[in-house]
Amino acid sequence: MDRADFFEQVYQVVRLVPKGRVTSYGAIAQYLGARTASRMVGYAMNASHTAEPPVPAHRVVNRNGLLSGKHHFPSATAMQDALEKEGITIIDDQVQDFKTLFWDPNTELAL
DNA sequence: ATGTTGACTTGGA
DNA sequence: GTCCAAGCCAACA
Repeated sequence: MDRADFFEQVYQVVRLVPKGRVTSYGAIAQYLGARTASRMVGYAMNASHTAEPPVPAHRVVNRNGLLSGKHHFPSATAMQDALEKEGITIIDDQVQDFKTLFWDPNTELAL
C-alpha cells in the first residue's frame, strides 16, 4: 500500500469512531499493523485538516486519555468543547472514564 | 543531500 | 509509581 494510504487509513478509522467515544493513536496504529508507528498517526492527524471529509480529530487522544492534540486545534478549548458536546466529560484536559469511553478498532472493528 | 522535530507507545531501570 | 531511551515514518529547515 502507498504511504498516502496510511494517512487515509488513519482518517478512515477516526471517522469510524462512534460519537461519544474516543480512541488512541496507538490503537489506530496497531489497527494499521504499525503499533510502533504511532507517531505517524499523530502526524497524519496533523494533515487531517486537509482530508475530506474532515476528520473528528477531537475523538483521538493519547494513551493516557489526555487531550495532547488540543493545542493543534483552532482554539485551545475547541477539542474539549467538542468532546463535552458529545457527552464526554473532560477535566484538566483529561477524558474521564477514558477506559470506558475508549473505542478500540481492533476490538470493535476487527474480526 | 543531512539533521531535527513531532497530535505516540512501549519496555527496562 | 516515575524517568529515560528506542523505534517508527514523514515533513520541515
